[in-house]
Amino acid sequence: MIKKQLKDFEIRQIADSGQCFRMRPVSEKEQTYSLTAAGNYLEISQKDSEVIFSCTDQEFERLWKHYFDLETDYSRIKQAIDPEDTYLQEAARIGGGIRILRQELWETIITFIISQQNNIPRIRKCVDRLCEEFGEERQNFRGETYRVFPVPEALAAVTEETLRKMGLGYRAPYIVKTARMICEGEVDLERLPSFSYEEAREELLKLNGVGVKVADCICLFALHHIGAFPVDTHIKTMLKRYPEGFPFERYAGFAGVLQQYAFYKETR
DNA sequence: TGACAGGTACATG
DNA sequence: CATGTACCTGTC
Repeated sequence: MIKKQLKDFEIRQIADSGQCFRMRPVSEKEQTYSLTAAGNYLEISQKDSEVIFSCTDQEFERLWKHYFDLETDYSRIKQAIDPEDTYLQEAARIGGGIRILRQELWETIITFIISQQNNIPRIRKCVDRLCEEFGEERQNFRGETYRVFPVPEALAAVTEETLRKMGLGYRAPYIVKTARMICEGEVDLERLPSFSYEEAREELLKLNGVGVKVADCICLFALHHIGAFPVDTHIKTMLKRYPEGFPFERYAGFAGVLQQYAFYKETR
């Protein structure tokens, strides 16, 4: 257990931000959230700016600090927002505790393939089923079992019919094909982190079931290209508020963070 | 009842 | 290149 004082950080907002689908309240109290990332289980609870992580200092430094992007100063990003832009100001006020996570690439690819034309509760259910069915079982610090996200080989070995029966719908063949492409090395995930945003996006578009929107989500939520700006139905309605056009030039290089604030506001 | 949910693949002009 | 359409499923 370690305790940190953090600003521009609200675990509830992060859990509800729609960038991750396996972060959930541990109990009804909703003050403590659990998640797994890179095979590790974490519980995190927050009261005001005091945040408690259920891990050693070593694990925090090695993994979670980076995962939650705690070395980035989000107040600087907020300060860059046009003071006249009441919409973005409001969005940043409401969702200002969101961090852009550095999620595992493979898991992000699959969860955002599942996310298309889908709602968050069902996305969560689908992801949970995949983990339950094909993910390796482990034990957390309490001795309770949890499951990690299935490895590519596990999903490459599954049939489309199996996934359809599990409620994945028409995304079932996308998942199987994408898993196989990755296992066969058609797209090399090891190399992607060293790519530029444009290169990574182009490479991800080769995957079956990955279009421009999902590719941008993967770039933003796994590869941390915070200039990526995924445009979905909610963001389209948000963009309509800017008849002159959204000022992308002003926010070049970090527009993805603002996209998250706006998404959070629009889905509230 | 039908629209909608963090879209994509595929066919066509 | 741009537009149109089918597609699983649960929820309101």
